[in-house]
Amino acid sequence: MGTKITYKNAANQDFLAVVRALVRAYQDFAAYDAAGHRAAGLTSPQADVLFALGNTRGLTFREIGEKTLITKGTLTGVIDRLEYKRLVQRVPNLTDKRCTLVRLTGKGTQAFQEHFPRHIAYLKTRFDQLSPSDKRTAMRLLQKIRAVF
Amino acid sequence: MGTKITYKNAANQDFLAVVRALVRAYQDFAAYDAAGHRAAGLTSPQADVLFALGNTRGLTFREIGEKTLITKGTLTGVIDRLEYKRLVQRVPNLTDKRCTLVRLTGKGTQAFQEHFPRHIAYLKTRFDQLSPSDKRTAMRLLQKIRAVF
DNA sequence: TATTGTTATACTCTATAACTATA
DNA sequence: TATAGTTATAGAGTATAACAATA
Repeated sequence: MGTKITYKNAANQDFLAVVRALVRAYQDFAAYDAAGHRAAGLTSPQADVLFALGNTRGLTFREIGEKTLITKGTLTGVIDRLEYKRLVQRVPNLTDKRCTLVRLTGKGTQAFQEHFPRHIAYLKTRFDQLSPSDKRTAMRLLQKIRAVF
Repeated sequence: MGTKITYKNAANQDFLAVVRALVRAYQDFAAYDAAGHRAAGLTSPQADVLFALGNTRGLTFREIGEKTLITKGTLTGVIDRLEYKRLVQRVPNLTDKRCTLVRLTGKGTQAFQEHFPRHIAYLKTRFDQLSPSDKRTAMRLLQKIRAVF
């Protein structure tokens, strides 16, 4: 016989297993990722900002906010702490004086060039335990999940 | 011809697409999830704790910490705020006086019984846009990702 | 009037470690 | 000595809104 269609099935909560799997996979990844950044003296949001700024000649707060999903009020604090560490600097924007450009300092560029390849290799050791097919499928499904939100 | 094996392929960074997909899928889910809890006056960690306590007769701090991945120092503050809202209460544990049990109050039980079915339905409207096959595949792949960490 | 970034407020969470009471 | 929870400290992020300078 086929699957029994009952009220219970209509209220099927099997999707909760997907939710749990998503949350746990992300949490374990995020802990591993944050540990890698922390070893370089960076928090995850700080690393996100440096990553956004790498290979650019400077971005405005609005642009950084769009890339990192950090809201402007919070971003001021994150940039303050990166500036305190001499990894970025605020640069006045001449064409639109409302905007401030943020760009990597020499030290920030060096940190970006040293830390990020190392960090990517650090992540790669784990993700490369998945087969190419698994990676393709995972990416496809994760994009589908994202699309429903 | 088959795939060319080069140094560049050996340093293949295709896995970064999986990382990005995982992060974005989770971030979008988490924002949606948190908005649902916030509408009920709860932060995500607070909701996690209520969810852990639901349908139990009380759990110790250690048990709640294991279920929610919240460390004990943080958990004291989370429980404080839930207790202030009269959703949980601390109950002395007679058998081992080092432990404190935390359990839902009547108000907390009511919040659990009202909020959680509503929240699950709220999540279900999104996840049920995925086919049963996509959900199974997503769960399988997310578990594989988790397994490498 | 709208936009950009800053500032202020209040809250929440994290990590870490010292500390108290109990086992 | 080990464990459970509390407290203290310092740092970090979030949400929200008012604000000044600029467009």
